[in-house]
Amino acid sequence: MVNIFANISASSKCKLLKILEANTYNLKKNDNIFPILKGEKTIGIVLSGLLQIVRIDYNGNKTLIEELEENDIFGNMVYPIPNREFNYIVKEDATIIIIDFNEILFCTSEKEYFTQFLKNLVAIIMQKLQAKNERLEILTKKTIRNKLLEYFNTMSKKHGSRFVYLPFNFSDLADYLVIDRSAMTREIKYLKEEGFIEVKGKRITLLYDFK
Amino acid sequence: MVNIFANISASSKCKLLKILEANTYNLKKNDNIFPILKGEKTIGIVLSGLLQIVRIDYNGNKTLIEELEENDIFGNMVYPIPNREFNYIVKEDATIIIIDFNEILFCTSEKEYFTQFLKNLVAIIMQKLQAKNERLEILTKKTIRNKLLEYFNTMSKKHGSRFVYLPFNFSDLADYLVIDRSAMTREIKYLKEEGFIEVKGKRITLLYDFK
DNA sequence: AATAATATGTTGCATTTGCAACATTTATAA
DNA sequence: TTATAAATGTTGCAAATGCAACATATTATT
Repeated sequence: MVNIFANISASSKCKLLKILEANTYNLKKNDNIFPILKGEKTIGIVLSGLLQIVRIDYNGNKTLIEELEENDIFGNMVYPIPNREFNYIVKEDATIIIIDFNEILFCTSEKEYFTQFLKNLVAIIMQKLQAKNERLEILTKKTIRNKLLEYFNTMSKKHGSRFVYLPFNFSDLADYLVIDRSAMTREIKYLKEEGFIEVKGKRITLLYDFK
Repeated sequence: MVNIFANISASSKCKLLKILEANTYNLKKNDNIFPILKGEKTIGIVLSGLLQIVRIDYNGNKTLIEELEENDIFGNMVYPIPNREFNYIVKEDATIIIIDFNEILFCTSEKEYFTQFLKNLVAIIMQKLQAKNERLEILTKKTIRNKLLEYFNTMSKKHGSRFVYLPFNFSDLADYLVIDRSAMTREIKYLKEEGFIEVKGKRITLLYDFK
């Protein structure tokens, strides 16, 4: 993933953060960062560490919305209307910066490092957009089988191989596809029986023509 | 929606398009723009007119993925891996520009209009990202009822009113929510009977506490 | 105004899926 | 190693949903 400060020198980075009135925060594991995200138009950038965005519904059930790693961006511009349902959890000590989005849009600096920052930002958001599109593409499939196959196809195309290595366990995969875990296991069994796939731990082999 | 050329003068716009080696295309209704989108990293910007992105599955069923209006962006960076399933349809005579994405990322111009272009681009992509997130938020709801309520809530919060005006007909709403139309009608009937909503044409009134 | 086309409403029924409950396996910690 | 927790596999059953077929209403076209 692109670094938000790629091709920006350390000294320029300092100036940039000052211009944009960016606030840097060092977060300890289990901190709650919600209070930091005041305005509706703030974006956060993860410089290091690991955060999670989770939703806790009225039943108290947690759902992992997304994991935020180094260089990820987040905030109310990136996630919908702020409400109590969303929580940001610090999983590993992290450093983040918070910027008022309007500071970016209305910044009149013509310094090279500001332009570079914008280009980096564009690249990062584009990547995020693509990831969202992939997930949407999957979720617009109606059956469990089609969701699974769409997921496998995407992964397989991405790496240009008929071997798909799951980046998470089957429980989390079910969450990602928004389907019941046991129903998913059942469908995977059928796919195996019908000779579509082969499963060995987290490695799935596509036996059909996946191109 | 933000105009990609907002705060850029006509003459600067010309120079900008030259610098980025942008190609302008005037499209007639029913043109197929697929051949224009050669590279994997090109983005298109709709200057005027109306396009549709549709998927045609192996059964020949069309699904509307998105409508692209003035100032919308599209392209393989914005939509997943290019494959035969996607089609771009020109619904109304349109003017679009196509830019190689790398021309943007590696452009070294420090002109004010280039910086402004980047800022506009950031704003547009952010908006798109938010729209995607909203849809994802809806599609991660498991039942028809919850999808509907999530949709109504989002719309209602967006306009700060308990009245929701559907931007499309019920058929298309069902498509958007990825549910069967008749099943949706049934659920809406239940919601009416249980006193959650009131429906009058395309105006839906939320009778519960939607805050 | 008459006709055609499209959108909406309704219902029975088959299928899919979620849910719950439990067995078994694998990973983690004491 | 043993104990404990977490992940995975299995199954019956109820509930939700899609599908098909049709009726009615609304909108567009001639």
